[in-house]
Amino acid sequence: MLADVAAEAGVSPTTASYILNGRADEMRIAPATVAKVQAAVADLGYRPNRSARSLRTRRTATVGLVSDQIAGEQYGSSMLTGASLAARELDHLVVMGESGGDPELERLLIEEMLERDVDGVVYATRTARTVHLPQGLRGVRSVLLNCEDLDERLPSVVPDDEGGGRAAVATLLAAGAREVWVVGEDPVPEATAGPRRMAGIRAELATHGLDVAGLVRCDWSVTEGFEATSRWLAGGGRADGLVCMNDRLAMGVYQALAEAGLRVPDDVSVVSFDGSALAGWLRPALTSVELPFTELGALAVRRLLDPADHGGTDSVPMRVRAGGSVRPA
Amino acid sequence: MLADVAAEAGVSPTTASYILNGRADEMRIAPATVAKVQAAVADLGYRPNRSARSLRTRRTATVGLVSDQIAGEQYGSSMLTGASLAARELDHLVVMGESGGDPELERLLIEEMLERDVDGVVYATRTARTVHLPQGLRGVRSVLLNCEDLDERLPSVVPDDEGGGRAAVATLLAAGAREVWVVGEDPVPEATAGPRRMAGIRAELATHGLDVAGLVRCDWSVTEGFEATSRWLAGGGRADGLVCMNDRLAMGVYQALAEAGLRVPDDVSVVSFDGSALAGWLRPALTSVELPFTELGALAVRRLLDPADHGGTDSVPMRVRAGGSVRPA
DNA sequence: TGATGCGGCTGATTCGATTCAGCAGTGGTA
DNA sequence: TACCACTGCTGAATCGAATCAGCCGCATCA
Repeated sequence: MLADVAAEAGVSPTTASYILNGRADEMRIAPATVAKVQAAVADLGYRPNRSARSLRTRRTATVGLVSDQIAGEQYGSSMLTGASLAARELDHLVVMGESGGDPELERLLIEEMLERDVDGVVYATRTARTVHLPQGLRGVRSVLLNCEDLDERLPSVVPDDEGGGRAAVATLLAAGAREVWVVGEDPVPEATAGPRRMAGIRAELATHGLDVAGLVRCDWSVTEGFEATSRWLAGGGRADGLVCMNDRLAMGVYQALAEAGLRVPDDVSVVSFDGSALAGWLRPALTSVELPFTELGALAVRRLLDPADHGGTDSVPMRVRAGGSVRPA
Repeated sequence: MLADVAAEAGVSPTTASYILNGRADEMRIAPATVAKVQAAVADLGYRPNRSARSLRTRRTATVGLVSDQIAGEQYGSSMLTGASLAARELDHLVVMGESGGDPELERLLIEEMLERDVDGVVYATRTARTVHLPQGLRGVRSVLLNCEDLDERLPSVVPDDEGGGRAAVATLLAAGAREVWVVGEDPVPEATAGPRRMAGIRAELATHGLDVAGLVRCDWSVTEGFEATSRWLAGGGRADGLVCMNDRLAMGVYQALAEAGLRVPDDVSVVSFDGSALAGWLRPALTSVELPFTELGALAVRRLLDPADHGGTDSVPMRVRAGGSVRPA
């Protein structure tokens, strides 16, 4: 207890409190007194009671993180890692909840977090998309992670998918590809990754006077990638560069290419998005534009706890992680 | 505030408190009074202040979860999912921290959680292993998740790797395999998964009068699996059944078999451990003995919050997730 | 008729910090 | 010598619930 520390140091709890809160100068506490209190703290191994403090200050040194999916494709969890580390650096802890996409559970989780007076809430989605801020978070300090609310001007942190699209194409063009096909589309209307990557892809091709040579439609799964690509190849499809919308899809593409007797990268160069572990497991390793999930998570927490935050969207750059799937020029 | 509710209902805060804590019967509050208070609660949208409650009760309806790694190979995050869901069912939230294996950070995280009066701590590791309970958790209510402390008799929750090993072999034997090789070993002395699976594998083979035909040594990564298996095949290695110690490794094995012109499952049946998403992505889909991470996480939290928990280790069964990598008998 | 018991409720204290308002003592100034 | 300013510290209230120890009125019983 603070009272014990004060007694041990021979001062009042008030004085001890000021010293422990770094207000010694402001309150002109004598250096000797500060030293006495600090000695008492060390001596007694004093740890403040956070509940008591929170009761007065309404702050808990705790941030909430609600997500639709944390596990699954190993993405969400990297955001958590980043959030956890950034929170620690700022002397906070992360209270997390996974809604599984259930709005009712999401509501409950948010309510529970607010009851516990979290200092703010990070609202995250597994896939980049637009959302509407849940009712329960209106008026609550919050940051959107991997998603955006286009109506409000809420602080949000997303990957720079358009820049990623440009980088993917730049990699192919630098390797001499000229016939660039895109594999995958985004069937979810709210999803932002697909359209933005597409815009970047087109923009970069345009700087070389090119356009997308063609689009293989399929959703972002291994099996769909395999089947759609197989059909495309069977129909005489050909390209010297393929941009796959994510790594899983690219795995299916690899399988289809292999069955058709085409070699990566000798016959066709492949780049993809995600930069997941899977990219490194394929043979040859897949060159992939990395989703910076750890940074996204960390940045979201930093912005949440930054009183001077300006609001608006931060787009975090996506870097190319080179594998062996692009033929050297 | 509770006082507002009491005022609105025309009773004392004491009475309101008893009612809200389900002690109306015990305190023989008249049903009419109970109704008045409940109406006031609904009317005012009253939510208790958890900090105030915690200050008195020393309980926070919050559990800590410290892990060495949460992200990464998508395993840890499933434990989190299970923990989060189980916590919600018991009206708790999860405060999580990832130490990255750094003992100092781990110490800090535990300290911060204890300062915040978590009702207990789940101590988790990404890979199944033996550990020593951190100093900071001595005397603290805690449950080990995916690890065990062999010295103490602490409550811990782990997968039944030995049963998993038996199940893996049973699957191969049922398909007629007789020459069963095992790929992978565990280079980490504290790791428990490898030896236990091995014991199960041997035990199941023994019931058929068989033993492991041979062991391909390598650690549990795609590239190592590929290289070690390639060498083994090049040296004339042959088997009708392969047990791979995990799915990543099995992916490397697939690659090596493909390069050697061997077909799964026609030439060789393959089973593996993990039951990860990756298993489903391979062609043919990999038959894999599933690590029940979600259940492990949920069970750990339930035991943590069960005052009647008996201590000791719970081994959660591992089920075979059938793919197409075992040739039908 | 007084003691006893019980149903139904409440006053006052407590948890452990933060913080406002203010109080001694000292030295300087008019 | 009265006034003031400043240094260095403290008393007491406060945050919002939980809970112990009763209190009042009425029915029951010897």
